[in-house]
Amino acid sequence: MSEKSPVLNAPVQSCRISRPRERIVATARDLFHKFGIRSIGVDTIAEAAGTNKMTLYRHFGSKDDLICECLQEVARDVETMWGEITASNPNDPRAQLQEWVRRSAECVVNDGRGCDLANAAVELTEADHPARKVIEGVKRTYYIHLVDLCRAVGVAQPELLADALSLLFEGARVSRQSVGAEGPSARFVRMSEAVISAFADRTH
Amino acid sequence: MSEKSPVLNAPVQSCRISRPRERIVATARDLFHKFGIRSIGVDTIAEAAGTNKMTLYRHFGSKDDLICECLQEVARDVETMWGEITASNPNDPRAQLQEWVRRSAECVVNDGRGCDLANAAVELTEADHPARKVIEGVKRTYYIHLVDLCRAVGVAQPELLADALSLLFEGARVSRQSVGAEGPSARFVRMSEAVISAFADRTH
DNA sequence: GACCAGAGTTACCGGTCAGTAACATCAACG
DNA sequence: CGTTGATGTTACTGACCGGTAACTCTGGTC
Repeated sequence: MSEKSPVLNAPVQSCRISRPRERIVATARDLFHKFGIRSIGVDTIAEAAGTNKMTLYRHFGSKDDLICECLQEVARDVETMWGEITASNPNDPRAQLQEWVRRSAECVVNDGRGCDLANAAVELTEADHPARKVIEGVKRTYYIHLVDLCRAVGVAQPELLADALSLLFEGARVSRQSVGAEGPSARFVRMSEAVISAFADRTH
Repeated sequence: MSEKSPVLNAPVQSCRISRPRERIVATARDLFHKFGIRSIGVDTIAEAAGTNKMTLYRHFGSKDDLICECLQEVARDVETMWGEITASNPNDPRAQLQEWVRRSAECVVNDGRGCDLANAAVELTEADHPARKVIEGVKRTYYIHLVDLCRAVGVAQPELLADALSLLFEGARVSRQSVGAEGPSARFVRMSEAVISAFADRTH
């Protein structure tokens, strides 16, 4: 079960690999994603992360803290993705938007559960839950990224296109979760491209 | 607190009003909707319904049973809504589709929490949970209704339009829940109409 | 070797939750 | 009046869950 760094104990030791804290967050993200936040107890997380509850509580003041940390890591991943999209086709916003569609579709098909942030918003109904600020913040910056990209493409109504695309994406993820993979979410790419070209036609 | 039928105890008595069972389902639907399924215990439901846990368990074998009953009532409401849409503008599918957009937008604006079925799918992650069949069934018939309506309107690709509209709607509800009322969901009507006219333009 | 911070172990607390048992009440109906 | 069926009441079980206390262990540093 336990990895005791079987080889190479001499020089790499200074850079500690797989610290409990990182394993806890990674495990929590995985379990929260698969089974929901409220279904998973801290004991389960700690055990699955190969550690124990006390260590978990030494790093995170509460389960809510851990939840927020997980969502913030999601936020970082999202930011990384936008960087990769920009870097994928420099100075070609149209291709970048296609790359966004491709990645989003990949996300819809490969992942039966929806967006972690949206799911958290469903599960954490307390109006003052600390996670709500994180969720709102990430979704907001995500939308700004998408608007910027649509504007760079040069459509007449970049905000409206970004609205439509983000709702299509959000809807596809939640639809796949309710109806299954053969439902409307299966045509996400075609719909997105149809909407994009519809908006593009109106400008040129 | 308790209503003891203060007046009119003579003739209406035979038709029992507000039976515990109905109050339980109505209360459960309300509380599940507002606070989520997992946050609400059976005790809370029973008390809020003006009854007690034992009576609840005499009518429903388990909490999961009650959940399914609630979702099935949602299904009945949805079916009623489709009937009303059809009756609202007989023989005018285009107006019926606009009525659908209007009602859906109303739903998005007035209701901070999303669709009960989609939310239930998020919360109940067990693959074999009895509620999942209900959810899938309702969403499927809903989609069929929408496809039929789009076909009646006479667009070239009714399935794709129905896909797009249902995803926009689904996305709007979940987006409003995560980002708030000022996010992309605020432009749901404009987006829907834009998509509808884009699909309609391609046919004529 | 002394020290110390991080991590593991065990046990516990208080609360909540789904579900049940046993008994009391009450209204309708014959 | 007596029966019956639905409901109310109270108390309970067993499991789980978030969080804490106290102690031990270990690996690195000076």
